[in-house]
Amino acid sequence: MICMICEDKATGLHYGIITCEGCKGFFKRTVQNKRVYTCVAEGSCLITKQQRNRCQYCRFQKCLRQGMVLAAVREDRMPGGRNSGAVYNLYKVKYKKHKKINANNQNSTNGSRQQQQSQPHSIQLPAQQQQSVHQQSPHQKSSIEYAGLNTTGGILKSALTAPYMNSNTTNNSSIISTTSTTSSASINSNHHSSKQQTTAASLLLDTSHSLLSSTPVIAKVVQQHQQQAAPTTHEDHQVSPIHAPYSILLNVVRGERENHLPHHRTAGEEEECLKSIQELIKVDDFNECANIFDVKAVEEEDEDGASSTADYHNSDLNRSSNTGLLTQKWHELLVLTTCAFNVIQSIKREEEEAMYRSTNNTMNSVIARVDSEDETDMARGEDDQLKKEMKMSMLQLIQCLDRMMIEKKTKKKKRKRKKKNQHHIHSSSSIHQQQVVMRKKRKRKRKGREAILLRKLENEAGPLIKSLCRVRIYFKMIRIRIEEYVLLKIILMTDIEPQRSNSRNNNNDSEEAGDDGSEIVAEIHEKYLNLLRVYCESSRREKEILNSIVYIKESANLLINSKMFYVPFLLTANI
Amino acid sequence: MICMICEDKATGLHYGIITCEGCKGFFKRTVQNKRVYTCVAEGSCLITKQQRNRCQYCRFQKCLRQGMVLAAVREDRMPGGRNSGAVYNLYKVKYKKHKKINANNQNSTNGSRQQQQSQPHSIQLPAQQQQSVHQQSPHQKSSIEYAGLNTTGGILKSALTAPYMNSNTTNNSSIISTTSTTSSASINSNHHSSKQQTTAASLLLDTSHSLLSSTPVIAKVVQQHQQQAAPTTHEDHQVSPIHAPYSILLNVVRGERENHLPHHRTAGEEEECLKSIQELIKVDDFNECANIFDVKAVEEEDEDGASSTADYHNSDLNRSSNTGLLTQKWHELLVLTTCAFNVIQSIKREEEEAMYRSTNNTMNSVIARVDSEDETDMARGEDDQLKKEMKMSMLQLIQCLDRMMIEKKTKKKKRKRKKKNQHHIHSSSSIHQQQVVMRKKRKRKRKGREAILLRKLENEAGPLIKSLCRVRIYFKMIRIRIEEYVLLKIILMTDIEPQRSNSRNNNNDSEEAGDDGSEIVAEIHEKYLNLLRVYCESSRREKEILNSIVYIKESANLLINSKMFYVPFLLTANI
DNA sequence: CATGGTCAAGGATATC
DNA sequence: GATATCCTTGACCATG
Repeated sequence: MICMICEDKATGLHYGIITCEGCKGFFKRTVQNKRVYTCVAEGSCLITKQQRNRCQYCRFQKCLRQGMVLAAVREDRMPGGRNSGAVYNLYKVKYKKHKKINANNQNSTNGSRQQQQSQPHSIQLPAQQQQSVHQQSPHQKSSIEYAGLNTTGGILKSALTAPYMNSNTTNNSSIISTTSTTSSASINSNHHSSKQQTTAASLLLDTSHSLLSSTPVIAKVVQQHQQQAAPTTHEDHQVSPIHAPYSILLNVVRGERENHLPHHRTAGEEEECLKSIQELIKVDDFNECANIFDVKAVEEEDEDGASSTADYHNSDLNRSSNTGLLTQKWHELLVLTTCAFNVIQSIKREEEEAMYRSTNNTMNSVIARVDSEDETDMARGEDDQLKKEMKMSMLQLIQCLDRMMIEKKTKKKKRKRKKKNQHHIHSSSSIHQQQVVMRKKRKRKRKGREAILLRKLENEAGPLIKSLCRVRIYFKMIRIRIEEYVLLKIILMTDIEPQRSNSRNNNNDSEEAGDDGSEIVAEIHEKYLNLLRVYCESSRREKEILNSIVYIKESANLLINSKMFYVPFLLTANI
Repeated sequence: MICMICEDKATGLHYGIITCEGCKGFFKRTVQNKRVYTCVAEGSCLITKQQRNRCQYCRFQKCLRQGMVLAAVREDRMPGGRNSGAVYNLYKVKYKKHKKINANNQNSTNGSRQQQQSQPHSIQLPAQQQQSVHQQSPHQKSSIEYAGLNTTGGILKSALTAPYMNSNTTNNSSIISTTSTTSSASINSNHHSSKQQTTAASLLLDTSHSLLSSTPVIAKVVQQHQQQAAPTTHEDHQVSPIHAPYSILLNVVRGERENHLPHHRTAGEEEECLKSIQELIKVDDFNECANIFDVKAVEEEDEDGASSTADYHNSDLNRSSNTGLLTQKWHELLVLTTCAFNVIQSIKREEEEAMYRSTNNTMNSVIARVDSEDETDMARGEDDQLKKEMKMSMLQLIQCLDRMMIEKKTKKKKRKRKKKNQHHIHSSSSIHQQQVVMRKKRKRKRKGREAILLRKLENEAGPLIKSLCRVRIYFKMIRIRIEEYVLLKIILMTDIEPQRSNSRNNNNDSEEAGDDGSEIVAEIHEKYLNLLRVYCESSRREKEILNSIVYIKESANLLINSKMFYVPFLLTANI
């Protein structure tokens, strides 16, 4: 094992990466004592075993760049124990990654150089860059990601492994093209040294503008980071311009890290947590779901492409041929948002009704009943509940489609059909054909028509609806709260893996590979995982919440393949 | 649940008490690696969650003091499985204890302080001492002990609860006076910090000199400890003089613990066990009982008070007015030794006879018959057997007394009477009056005299003899072996409870209270309980052996009150 | 569910 | 004073 910082003999995983004791201690001291370093040179000093003590600034920079996790340095200084939850699993994945690399490179230590030779466009890099390439070569990366995905058991696996798993064969340009179609994206044409560095962070910023109802939440998160960065930046005297943006974001995360201890909660901390969540809820346009996803919005989707964000970005994503590196995530968030909206609304209604019609008696019994439900109960009554939910959902869907057709029959028939064809160009028997069938049979008896449509729906979209219903049932079962939902949204959103290793077609920009700020996203991810933990209080509840990610991802995958992105909208629609 | 060591969040029962994961691991490592710690302060460091890693010595001390069971750390390192037998029952008691304390302190967390206020002689102690008082306050202690005694069903209850239960109202000074009368006791006048610390250990050492036939066994045990301590002590660089003796004993106990596994026996281990037992038997002057307790010895008791250990220590103990906290134990050991001697001798004779007059046939049948007997059989035929045994015992006693009188009538009449008066100054109708009666009637017909003496004996010493006979019958029934006897002896001897909480009259020395080495005795106790378990192989047998303690204690209590300490001797005497 | 094991945290301390 | 080695620690996990 070789230290990822200085190539000294490594002693294991430390703060997220394989390092030696020296770099481990250096990182610990730096973070514990909040040390701030400066580079007397250009901030690109070579870090080797011999030279590692020459420049603290560059050593720490390399620590961060290689992925050492600030949050892993404990605020309470309590020794022992294991990192719980996300951080720990993340470590595991990285460790597997490392072991896999070792296994692959068992025979030849010059593997990286051999690969370099096979890349005619690459130039000779300095030592640490070579190492960087060595550790993140494209082929290794993908195989490792899958290995981690397949072998790492546990609830969090889908939250911690690559969300872009079905886009490994595509290249970076598609992301860039996707983000560049959005309003705020203009980073790509900037100066050489900083553009790749900020790619991932920009990605987050960009997607926060392009992603549906999650937009305000994510934007707020990033905004908070930037606001908090400003006052703390003055502490960094003489930060070189080259590293300024990077340092700001890093400082931010570091500063925010102080708000929550990984282990033991204090009253003040809980208050802070609740405050943060309330702020997120405030900025989350959750209630706008009803309006945005209303049937009326769907009706008007052809009239004004730009005004409907949903359709706008849909078509945007569709233009990038559904293989773009954020499509999956978008669908995931879509599933989460619609399902959670539906469930939280119904829970709210239910509680209001209970409140209205009775005293505490029934209320308590309802809560007690629901609280007593858990996974085992779910497994028992799952089938019945799922069937019931599916039938209800499909009926609702049919009603919704029906109503849509009735109201639209007089106007924009052709445009709509054309649009639908554009969307579902590859599906042999798509929903819009169902709609045709539906319209054909509209004058028959209502009962018979519904039954037929039900069968058709079940045949074509059965798995998808089933999966979506499963998400909804799960949310209902665990009685997800809006606070949990907003946290989950950010956790799901920031649940990404660095993509720099996929840059097979990269040109000279690959010099800066491994420095795209994806650590920041990962740290935000961890931060909100922590917030969730603090909010949940019990680890059981936390796991319940995070468990939903499995169902969400499953649904999102089906949704992507079935190309029926509007189904969730319709399921949420106010009919 | 709060950790009983550091008040951190507890995760359950660990090694006998409710602890956190940290203290659990600390205890495990300490025992597994045979670590020896020293305190740089006075050995009274406060152990809290924040400070628990500051002083390993005091942390481990608190672990032992709070009742963590060394034997629960498995030598074979086999994980999993449930604790069975004695250790498990011990847990139960301690768990009840804990729950009881919680129940008692439910209303006020300041219960200990309130109790302190009710003790006019107590001085204000530092925080950690207050805590110590809190956890071991006299009232709680006694009620808890009794609660454990009353509620914990099972055979081991008397072996696991306070052997000094009828001495809770006395104070420490009586123990000290008892031990200080023995030859080796000069600890009491030593320097301030170590005297209380070593009290219990010294007690063991002292009593090993003062206690009858158990002397060699106990002495050997302690000696073994010291011998084993010597070679290992050099590893403890810079053990402070204050803690040296303590450390030695701890090393010893810990070192010896290696010989036996609590759960899974190996052939080698059993061999080790047998070896240890054989060594104990070798040093136990069991066969000397016959000589020491011989009539001749009794005859000569007035001639040389110092040469007869039995009488010497008897008078010694009697001088401490029978309330001394080792009197009970002494009587217990007396009952055990004499009864076991009697039974084992008779069994030996019986077996030799059986061996002599027959082949394997009868031998096996005898053994089979005896083995099939258990508690239920005892209950059934108890009365008949007991009556028979009592009559035989009393006849023997009379014969013995008779013979004594005959052989002594010509010499030392006065001295003997004087001595007896000195011993039994408070008894209105003592045995020596019987002896007078006996002598008066010696010239009458043998039959008639015996009958009268029998009635007299039954009236005055009936309950005692009955109880002693019960012990003997029990030992006969379970066919106690000498191996089991020597183990039982040590178990009974070391079956003590820390007495510091009773020190209501303590002066400033109470600062050192809670560090008197009684843990060491408890550890030896557990160690030999383990040895017994290993030897017995079946838990049924183990329970049979330990069950005898109930009868022994009952007899000892009667013996103490009747002041007929020599009755057991005479019952064992070779007539 | 109470054992033992794991292994990345923090701490102590000789070394630079 | 910073560094780096070695050791202790403890939350989590596997086990029976």
